[in-house]
Amino acid sequence: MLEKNFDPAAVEPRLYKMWEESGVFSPSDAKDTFSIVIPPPNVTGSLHIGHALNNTLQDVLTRFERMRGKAALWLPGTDHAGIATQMVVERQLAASGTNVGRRDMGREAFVAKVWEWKKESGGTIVQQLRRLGASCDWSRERFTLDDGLSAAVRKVFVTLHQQGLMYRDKRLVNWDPQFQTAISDLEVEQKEVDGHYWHFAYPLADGVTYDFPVKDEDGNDTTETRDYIVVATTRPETMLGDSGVAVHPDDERYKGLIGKFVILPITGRRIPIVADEYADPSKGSGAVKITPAHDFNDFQVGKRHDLEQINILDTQAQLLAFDPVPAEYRGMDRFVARQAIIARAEEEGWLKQVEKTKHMVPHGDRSGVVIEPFLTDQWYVNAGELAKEAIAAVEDGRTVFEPKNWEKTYFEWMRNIEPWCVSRQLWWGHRIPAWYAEDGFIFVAETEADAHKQAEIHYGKPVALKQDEDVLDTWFSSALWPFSTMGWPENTEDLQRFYPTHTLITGFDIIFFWVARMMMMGLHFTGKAPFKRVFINALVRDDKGQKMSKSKGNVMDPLVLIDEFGADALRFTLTAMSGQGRDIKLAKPRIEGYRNFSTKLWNATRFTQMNECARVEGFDPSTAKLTLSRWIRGEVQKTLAAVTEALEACAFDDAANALYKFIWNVFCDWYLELAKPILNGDDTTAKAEIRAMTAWVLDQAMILLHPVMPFITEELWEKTGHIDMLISHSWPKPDAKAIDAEADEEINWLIDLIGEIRSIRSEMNVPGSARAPLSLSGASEVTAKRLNTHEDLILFLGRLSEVKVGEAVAGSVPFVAGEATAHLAIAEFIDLKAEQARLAKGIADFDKTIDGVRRKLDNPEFVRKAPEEVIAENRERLEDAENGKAKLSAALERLKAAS
RNA sequence: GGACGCGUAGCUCAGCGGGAGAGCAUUCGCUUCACACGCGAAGGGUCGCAGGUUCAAUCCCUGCCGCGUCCACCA
Repeated sequence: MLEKNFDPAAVEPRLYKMWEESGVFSPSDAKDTFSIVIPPPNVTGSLHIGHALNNTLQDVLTRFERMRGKAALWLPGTDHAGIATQMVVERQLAASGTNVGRRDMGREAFVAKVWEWKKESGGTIVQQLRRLGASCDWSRERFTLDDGLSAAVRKVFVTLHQQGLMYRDKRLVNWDPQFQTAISDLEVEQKEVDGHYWHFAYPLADGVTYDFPVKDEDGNDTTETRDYIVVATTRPETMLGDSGVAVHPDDERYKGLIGKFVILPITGRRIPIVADEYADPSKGSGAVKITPAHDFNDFQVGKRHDLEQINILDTQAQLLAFDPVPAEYRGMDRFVARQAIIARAEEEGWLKQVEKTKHMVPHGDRSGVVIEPFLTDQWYVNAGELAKEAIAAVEDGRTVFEPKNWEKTYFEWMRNIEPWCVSRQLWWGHRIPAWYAEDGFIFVAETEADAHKQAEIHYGKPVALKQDEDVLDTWFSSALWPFSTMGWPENTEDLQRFYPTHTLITGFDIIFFWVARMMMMGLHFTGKAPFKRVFINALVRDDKGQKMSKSKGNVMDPLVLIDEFGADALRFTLTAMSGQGRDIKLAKPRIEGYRNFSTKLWNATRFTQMNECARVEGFDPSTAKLTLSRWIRGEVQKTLAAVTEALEACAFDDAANALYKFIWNVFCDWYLELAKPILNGDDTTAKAEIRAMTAWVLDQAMILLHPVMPFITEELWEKTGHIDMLISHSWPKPDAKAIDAEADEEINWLIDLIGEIRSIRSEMNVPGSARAPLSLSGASEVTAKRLNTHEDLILFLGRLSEVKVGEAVAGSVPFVAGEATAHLAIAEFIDLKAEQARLAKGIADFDKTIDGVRRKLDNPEFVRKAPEEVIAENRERLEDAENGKAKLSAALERLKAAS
């Protein structure tokens, strides 16, 4: 006999171990395959609620397809997470108090240290995934920096280089002064901050003056003669790198100044005034300073007018310690320099105005510091070229997004894609396979030996080569994940069987970072889109809709929730709330509710045990005779169809809700209740059938629930005497014939009748112990027969003393039961006034329906244009309502006559 | 500035052309022999606002209001 409650903590580890050791997580050798690659969590990570959602959904699908007999592969692994991991280890070094930093250690020692850290602490998240129940094939676990994946990275890099799609270029990049590395556009976050426009007057060179339109004291238009031009800036310190001033070619105010020069304050540099459409006459003074080396727009303007690119910053965003930075600012931090220059401008009188403003400033997503546009040599991927096929694959449906709206986001970004800067000035990552000769010539090769060979051919003799110091963007190796993890570039069996993968489940926040790039690389290197379907899962927020974050203190730790409610309850909650296209507001009571659901299933099983509902080997539910059996078999079939269809379509919430309703509201609330009189009765044939049937239904429930709640179902499966493992049990075959319309109608009639009886008892405050007789007048033959067949059930569930066909007796309460009128004889509990009110309300309700439906049917347009079945349905409704009203009205008349 | 999404019962959400639904919360009643993490019953909604299409609109279209997210940009 089962305990009263399920104790998840006691069984979860044991069951997981059993599954893992049995080898069921590895795909079978079935021909039909189903594969998913995990979005590799950062090796530094620990399981957060977003992971819990994402991996629950992957596991639900994997378990579902595995049970459907496919060779199901869920391939797990972790990402080396360049900056994040390097940060963790650097922080650890700093905290160690040895005062030995990364640079003191040197590259080799530091990287060794990171590997050491990875070995000790890097496995956290994969253990946590096990607690969630994730049925990943751990024997295939990969790491983005392991040998195979590193080889794939080199191969891709070299191939792209040969194809001219990977190149080195000097352009402005987003520079993170804290990590002292370039980062990609995607790693930049625009944040609104309070700032200022400082208006500076740059004096014109060569004694040039012009008339500038102004208002006089009375507000009239006039002009003043100026020997300077005003520019506005949010970044005064960059003026040291100015190499021009731009005005709009059509701006009348400055037309005469085009081609003239200004003398840049402080440096005294003579720089030209150029005409460029970039200058917006409506903004600021209409004239803009141009700093090509420190602003993306200015860089373009500078190129158009051949302006000098003057870099004034070092890699930490301090002003350079040498020319062209004037002596007094050398080595100064950029923000300190800003204040110093403002102070000087004020002092020297060329600060004309200070305007407060809010503006967007780029920040590094990891470091949080202000990003500096910085002129450096970096490696770039020609993403525009690779994007073409990736766009086409989604356009023609080789890959579909679910929900489909996300395709728009994908297209939007792909169609405006910029070259992808893939080099990073870090140490933890895939070192760029490029070697430099002394004269700067570059040899790109998969191995150092190859590079030397190339160099020897090039120079006609061996030369010294130096490998590129940089590593690749973490997302570069992630982009290869679906095929590199399967052994590419070798043509492995896994690659043949499981690539392309079937479904990718991930968050919308990495559509650009990851999904788009996997599409590009997958198509380019394998010729196939890496997945047939991309399911974008929701974002988990707190119960108030706030994004969870440590700083807000509103994070819900999935491991704590698992401890409290069990992994199944958390999984069911996340699945049930995974409606498409909506964020999830996660609240504890909801998880608690689904924990209660698992307890309900547990106790239903307990009940079947107490009633000796043992499985009968070879029992065929289609041979069951009782209406109740035939009905529940149909309900199982409906649930099977609903769950199967929902899971195929990634409609996870529909699947969960269908299961919940079936198990609780159908199986427990009605089937088991209706079965009780039979189980307690003395009809041994019926009892035997119901016992076998109940065991069968329970099995079906456990099978269907297993993908979402694997632990409790596996445990109950074992406790109910199965010797196989549920995880590898087969999914039932749908069979539409299992739905028995006649049984359906009969049981629904029964449910309605009992519902009415209960409702009236409750309304009339009839104590539970009171047994009353029930009679049905106007009953059809069918109804009379049903009444007879189910007498025991009606007596038991309605708490009645007698059920029969007959006329109303004095002191009875009537209600409508199909074509018949039921009379519940509870004279001693009837409050005449209340009863009159009840009947009046019932009549009013019918009237409302009658009015509404009649209005429709009286409308000739409706009768002419509405579909036949809608008209028929309304006619039926009208008839029912009129019959119902007649019954209650008669009862009301009788009541009035009697009183 | 561009794009996407959301406003339905107190809360969280489902429904998305023909009778307003669920869970939680609330109220009432239950030592009913699986389960109080339970059982039974009840109350509660002008389906954001305004137009339009339609025989029919919570559902489709347009506009507005409110909330959220992403992208781009603002010297």
